[in-house]
Amino acid sequence: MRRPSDRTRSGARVRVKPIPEATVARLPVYLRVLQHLADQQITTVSSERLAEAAGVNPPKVRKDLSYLGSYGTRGVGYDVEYLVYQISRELGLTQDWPVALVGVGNLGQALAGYKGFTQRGFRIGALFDADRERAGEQVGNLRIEHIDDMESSLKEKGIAIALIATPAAAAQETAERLVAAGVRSILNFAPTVLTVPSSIHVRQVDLSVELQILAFYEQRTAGRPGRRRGT
Amino acid sequence: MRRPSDRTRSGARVRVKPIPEATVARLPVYLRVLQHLADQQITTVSSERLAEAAGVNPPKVRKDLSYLGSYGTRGVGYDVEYLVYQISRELGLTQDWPVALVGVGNLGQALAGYKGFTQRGFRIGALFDADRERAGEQVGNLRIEHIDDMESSLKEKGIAIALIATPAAAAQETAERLVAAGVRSILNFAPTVLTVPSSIHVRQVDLSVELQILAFYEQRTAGRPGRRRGT
DNA sequence: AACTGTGAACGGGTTCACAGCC
DNA sequence: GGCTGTGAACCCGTTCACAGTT
Repeated sequence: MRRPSDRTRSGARVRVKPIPEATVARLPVYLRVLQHLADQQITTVSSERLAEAAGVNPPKVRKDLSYLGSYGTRGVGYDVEYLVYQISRELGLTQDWPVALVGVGNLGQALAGYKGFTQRGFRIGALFDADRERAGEQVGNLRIEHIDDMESSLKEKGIAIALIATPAAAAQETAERLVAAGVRSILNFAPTVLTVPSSIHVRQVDLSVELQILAFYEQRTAGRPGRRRGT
Repeated sequence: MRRPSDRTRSGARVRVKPIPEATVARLPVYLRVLQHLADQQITTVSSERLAEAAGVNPPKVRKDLSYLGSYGTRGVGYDVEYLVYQISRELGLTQDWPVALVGVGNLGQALAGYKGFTQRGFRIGALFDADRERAGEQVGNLRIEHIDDMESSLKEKGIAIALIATPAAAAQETAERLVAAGVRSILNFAPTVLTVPSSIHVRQVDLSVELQILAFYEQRTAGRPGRRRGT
């Protein structure tokens, strides 16, 4: 069985073909589907069924999974539990990734309480806000800290991933402070492009942009919309 | 000046080259940057400066904008205000798009109060929840309605875009009801793949998936992470 | 017979280089 | 000289067809 990963003489695992970004972005979806199947005591799944549940086509599933290794059985399909383990390992979910949240406003508070994070193994490990009044306030089982204490607090807690839920105007400075505090991955909810060193991973979630994209396609379908603006 | 759009004899605008999806997804970002420039009384911008602010490279900006028409001036750049208008029109933002929100829980409530939507011209026009107890409850200046009233309410209000912020288990049924109520575009925050007719536009915002993608790249950098899980 | 794994063909999107215009 | 507009080259990702395996 040939594998797209192998070991060097020193024993370190070295990936021969890197996993394409597009594939990485789909692995979490496959994982969720597989866990759901496992909950229903389903032990084996074909690329066809997995594709259907993940909203993609079967060849794509096979290609994606082939980047991880030859984990399927021809004529049979994939072992659900084994795949769950392999994908989890690949995504680095076999270890704990505490995340920090900066900006405990409207959206930040919702994110702090979002069940989906804990369900998927992401624990909020620190909350920060720029408002001194709010420092010390309890949210869930965490106390809000002032952003001036961010650097020492994050280093102490060994936090490498952070969410930015500040107003847009504060996001860039927040990002810089996070990077100074050793954070290497940022999920940005503020509607601004962040400029960070190239070694830092940033992903952007822009709620208004999503709606604007939908509006574009909606407009094309030329159905009757709401009233004209300003009337 | 050749244009990628033209008029038929009947006067309807017909696009010769369709705008690539990838470009559509960037137009809202350009628009935001341009509006920001306009606020600072900047009247002209080069592709280089626009690219920098939007986090892309100059040729991409020029290619993207060229799909809309030849709106720049060689040797000078783009007129900020004119571009704002053209992009807004292209995205369909010169009209009002009231949106519905289904699922007024933790996340839903935050979305209902999200300032960014109103700032970008999206007004929440209806709130629905499956919990009968909550029907009638006031959130902001809207009253929560029960989902059983969705169809008549949405049709009456002429709402075509909806946000799903229900638990994952309820999302598919919610989507089906929305489609039955005439909704054509859905922004789904529930962590499930929705199956809808191909004429319906769905965009997915999956918060946990974003974190999992970051975890993947974080793991590669081989820094020391938090403690192992379960210890 | 059923289903995976994958090289090869294909297509959309990005980048490049330069022609075109102010 | 400066900057846009765009065909052409390039690259990544998707799809396809089928060889390989149980």
